[in-house]
Amino acid sequence: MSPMTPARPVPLPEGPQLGLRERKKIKTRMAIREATYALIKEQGYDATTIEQIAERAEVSPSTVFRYFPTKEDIVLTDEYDPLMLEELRARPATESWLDSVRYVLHRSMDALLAEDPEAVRVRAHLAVQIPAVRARMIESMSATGLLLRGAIAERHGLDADSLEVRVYAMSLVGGLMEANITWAENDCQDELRDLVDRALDVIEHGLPAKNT
Amino acid sequence: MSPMTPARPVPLPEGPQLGLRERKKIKTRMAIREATYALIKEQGYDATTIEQIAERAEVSPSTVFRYFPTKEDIVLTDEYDPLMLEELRARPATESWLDSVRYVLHRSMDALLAEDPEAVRVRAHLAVQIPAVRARMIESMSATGLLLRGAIAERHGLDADSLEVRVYAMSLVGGLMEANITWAENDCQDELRDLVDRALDVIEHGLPAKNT
DNA sequence: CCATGAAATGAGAGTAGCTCTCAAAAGATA
DNA sequence: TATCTTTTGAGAGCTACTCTCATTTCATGG
Repeated sequence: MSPMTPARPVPLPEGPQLGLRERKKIKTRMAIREATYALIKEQGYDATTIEQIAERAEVSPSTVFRYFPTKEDIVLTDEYDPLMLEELRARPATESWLDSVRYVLHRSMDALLAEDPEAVRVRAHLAVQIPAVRARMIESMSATGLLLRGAIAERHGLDADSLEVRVYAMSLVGGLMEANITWAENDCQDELRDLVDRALDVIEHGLPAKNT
Repeated sequence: MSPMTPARPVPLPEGPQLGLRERKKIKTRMAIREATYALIKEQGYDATTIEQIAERAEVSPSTVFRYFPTKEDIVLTDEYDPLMLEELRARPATESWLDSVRYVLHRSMDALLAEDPEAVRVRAHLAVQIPAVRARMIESMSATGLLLRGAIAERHGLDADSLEVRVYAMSLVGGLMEANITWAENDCQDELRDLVDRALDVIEHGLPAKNT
């Protein structure tokens, strides 16, 4: 889900049966992303302009905008929600809903952190520090909520467009997002896994009994 | 809370003991807002430029930006979260938490809809149609969540910065927001009050048993 | 009522994200 | 190789937003 799974460069999907054109596109996309991450690391987000990104990626500014609608999207675009959704749907119907969510989240977090932990952290920090990035990230929350609705409705035998399902999806996604932000604010020192588990507990059972 | 209480022009807080300067400032603020609403009604959001707004409000573009940091803020700024927070804190501790929330939300919705129903609807529609506005609105959600955390922590005897309280606040605010969006997508035909009630039920008890 | 200080305003220049158009370049197809 | 399609680059243009500085407008004490 978006709040938990920010973008990463696609691991070059199947090689040879793709035409030269498609392969080039993927390369360009990655080049732009990598240039962006590098520049942000050197100078910060705001100081990094599209022109600089284009230059380092060796494409024209126009091309940058063709690949990414906004500057924030270069950092954030997430292509994995649909995959997670499938995994969710594939979980046995006997499993409790939130357990399914927990399982799938664990799997994707592990995968992401194993593959490119640096990028995950950079993204998390940007989401905390740069309002525009955070805004865009939260926006993608809505999209994630929309996807989730299908799976939730299926599991619970409800209508995906009913207010109840909508509210439930959004409240789930909001809670998970906050866990992610907390993690970033703490400099990614805690185990994201644990934070997510605690978040799911709160969503399932409400607040715990008093203790400091 | 932000998702439910978009901005409205302040009802000219106390008159005479304010200096001429302060009174002028309030007037300018209102003039800018009203010009904006009028222009948006005539031409839509995107077609309305800051220059036009400035012209109709009879101020310079610089002044517009002095009063509102972004174009979206002209439409959305909400000064009422703190008030609702106080009301929340003032509810008896014996009342269940979500009942308090329900009560305060009811009161502010009634007040807002009574005072300027048109503006509330325009804002709701913009939040659905214009990505930038929605983004900004969702952003303010985080701020609202932050405020809420204090009240929640107080009531439940927990730490306001604990992950649990943070997650709970965000999940509450996310759910309420979705109710508001649903309302706007339905052209504000349903009773917002009812939607909010149903949303709170979902947040409290989870999804209802099967029915279509 | 006037002089002095402080705050608000307007004018203008500048930056950068983003859009659009059009012609040139590169890949696909036969 | 020739043709058709897709992708790219160049450049102009728009607008939100920032900064600076001179001017105006209000506040205050004598």
